Amino acid sequence: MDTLYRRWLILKMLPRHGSSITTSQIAERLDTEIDARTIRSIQRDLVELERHFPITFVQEGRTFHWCWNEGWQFTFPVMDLHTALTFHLVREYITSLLPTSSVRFLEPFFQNAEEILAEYNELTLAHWPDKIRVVSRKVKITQPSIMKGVTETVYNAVLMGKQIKASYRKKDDEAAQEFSVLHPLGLVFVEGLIYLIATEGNNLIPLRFLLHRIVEVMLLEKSATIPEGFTLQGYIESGEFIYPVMKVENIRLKALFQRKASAHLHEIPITGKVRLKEFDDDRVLLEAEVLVNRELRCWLRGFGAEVEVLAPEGLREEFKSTVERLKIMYR
Amino acid sequence: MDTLYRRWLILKMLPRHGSSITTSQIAERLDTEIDARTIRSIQRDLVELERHFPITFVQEGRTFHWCWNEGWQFTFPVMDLHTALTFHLVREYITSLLPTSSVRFLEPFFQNAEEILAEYNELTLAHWPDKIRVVSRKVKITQPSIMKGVTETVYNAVLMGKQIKASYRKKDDEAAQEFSVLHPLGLVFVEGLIYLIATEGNNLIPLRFLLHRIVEVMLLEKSATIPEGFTLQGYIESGEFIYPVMKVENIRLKALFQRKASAHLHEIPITGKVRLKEFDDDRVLLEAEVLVNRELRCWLRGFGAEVEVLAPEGLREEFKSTVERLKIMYR
DNA sequence: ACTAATGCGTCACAAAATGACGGATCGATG
DNA sequence: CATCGATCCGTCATTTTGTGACGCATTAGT
Repeated sequence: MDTLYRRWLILKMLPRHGSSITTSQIAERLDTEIDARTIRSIQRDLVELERHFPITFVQEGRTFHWCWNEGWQFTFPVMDLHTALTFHLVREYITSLLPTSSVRFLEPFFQNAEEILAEYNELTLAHWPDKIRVVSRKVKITQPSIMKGVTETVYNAVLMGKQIKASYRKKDDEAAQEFSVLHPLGLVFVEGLIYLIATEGNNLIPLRFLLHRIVEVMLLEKSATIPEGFTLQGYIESGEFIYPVMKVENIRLKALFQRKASAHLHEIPITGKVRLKEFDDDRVLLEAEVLVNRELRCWLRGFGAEVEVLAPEGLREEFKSTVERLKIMYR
Repeated sequence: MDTLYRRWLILKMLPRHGSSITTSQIAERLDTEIDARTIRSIQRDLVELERHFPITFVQEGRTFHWCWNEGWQFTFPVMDLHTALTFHLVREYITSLLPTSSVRFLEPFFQNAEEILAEYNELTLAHWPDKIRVVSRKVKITQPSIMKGVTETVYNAVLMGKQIKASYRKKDDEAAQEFSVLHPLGLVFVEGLIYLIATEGNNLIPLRFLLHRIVEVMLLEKSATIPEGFTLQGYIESGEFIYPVMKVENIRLKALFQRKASAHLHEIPITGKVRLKEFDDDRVLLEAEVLVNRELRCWLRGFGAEVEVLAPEGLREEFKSTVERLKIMYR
């Protein structure tokens, strides 16, 4: 029985397509586990495993480099219908939120899920794709594409704390600019965009780089230096970021909605504490503790004339003046 | 070597905690695969497998019911750092988009990912949680919670095409109403809400039920009847749904943005075909082929006075009249 | 009380895994 | 170009493991 377990461990050690492991590396790592056999046995194991599992090797000189076939993904326990369905839904949502280069890592899981759903479909003739739909409220956006290899390198640099060298296009139509030493500080994900926060050379001011504008990137040997006292959270909150969090304190929002608009409020509270009061004139008063930020403004403005902001006074004034400017604009 | 493969197949057959399989069922299903042994062997296999794998059995009389332990999830190949990181990001995004009862199915995967990330953290002291952040533009929403078991039952009913019996609260504060025969037609996911579309009794008009308002639900034996010609896609598009898709045809949108607002346009095109033209007066003209729907309106209105809609004429008129109404409102 | 289904212990035999050894191949080195 | 080390592969005797058959024990259902 040791044999089965050892082979299981070997399967666990095999990396996915792209990386690889040699027989002697397996032997070495197996020694640290409870279990050990001759290298010969491991060679035999791999040949045997190849018969039943989607694994292959690449021969380099005299050495074999083993890995899983591309795109394969087993899960134990095997995905049941609900899990597969959830993966299907996640895929629908996530492709517009995360860049393709990230979603790619989940592709095998999605494939796996689709297979299970397809199999179920065949078995029962239920044809579920006709029965389940995701409706998105958002304007469909298409993802800017990130150069191959950039995501991996930048991820690695951030995670391992290494310096990088990169060429970066500040605007889509501009020529790329060379940054020979960047110290990565962190990554920020905003609606399908990835920002790399980094300092350049000895300059301590953090800069922002969009990953899809990075033309080329190279991992350097040297470790990155993080400016004293820097935290990513602090940086985001400091308002340096694209959507500055203006004030962190809560305000007491009062807004009057048309009843037809208020359907959404009933169903999606803004935060935990929300009070709704209905009036006879088909309007609904919302009271809530919220953060005033760009998102809130966008959300409220999105209702157009279906909402009237009553309080706080400052926000009402802001909306008033926006209307004034709009009035002039559309005159 | 057949042994390892057979045991692998057995592991594949074991369902996750909640369901279960007996020794004889395994033997039966194993017969359909290429491989067959005595039941005695399978009994021995399971005992052996139990030594190394997180599986257990529940004894019921003389029969053993086997399944995987709760919460366990293996993946082959084992998740690498990038995949684990992607799962981490997906979790951050998805919990506000899908109801908890659905996300629960992915929990083991997320756990798995977190473990790998934690392990990596320990190994390298990189402390990645300080280096990667997801910033959401949206107003934070809290999920309405769905009663335990409701999701599963409704999913099953939809997928297997079975009738259900349910009690439903039309409004949060109202008493529940009994629906003794519902024919499920489909599920629609909208921003963290799940709608069940179903007909009641012999009535052919589809009704909408919010899953989190379903107090109790029971699967019935009888098959559901789907009204002739009904398709979920058609139903959604017909405008019967919460956000009617007003017109399906594309229009040619022209809008003038303030430069500071236009930063977002540069980065997130609305659809494939987008043209941007910059002017000297710090304004940017956007031209694009888009669908006019509620989402587009919300999105445009969200920019407040930072955008002027130029074309099509109809949309411009609409914005004009909205401004008129706002003007009166804030007077 | 009987029967069928299921699990378990044991034993002899069959099948496999193992370690040791030597030969073959290939890249690196000087 | 000879040499060395690393690696893989074939083979064989030995050890370990897996297997089927059989009988007994236990339990649910009739």
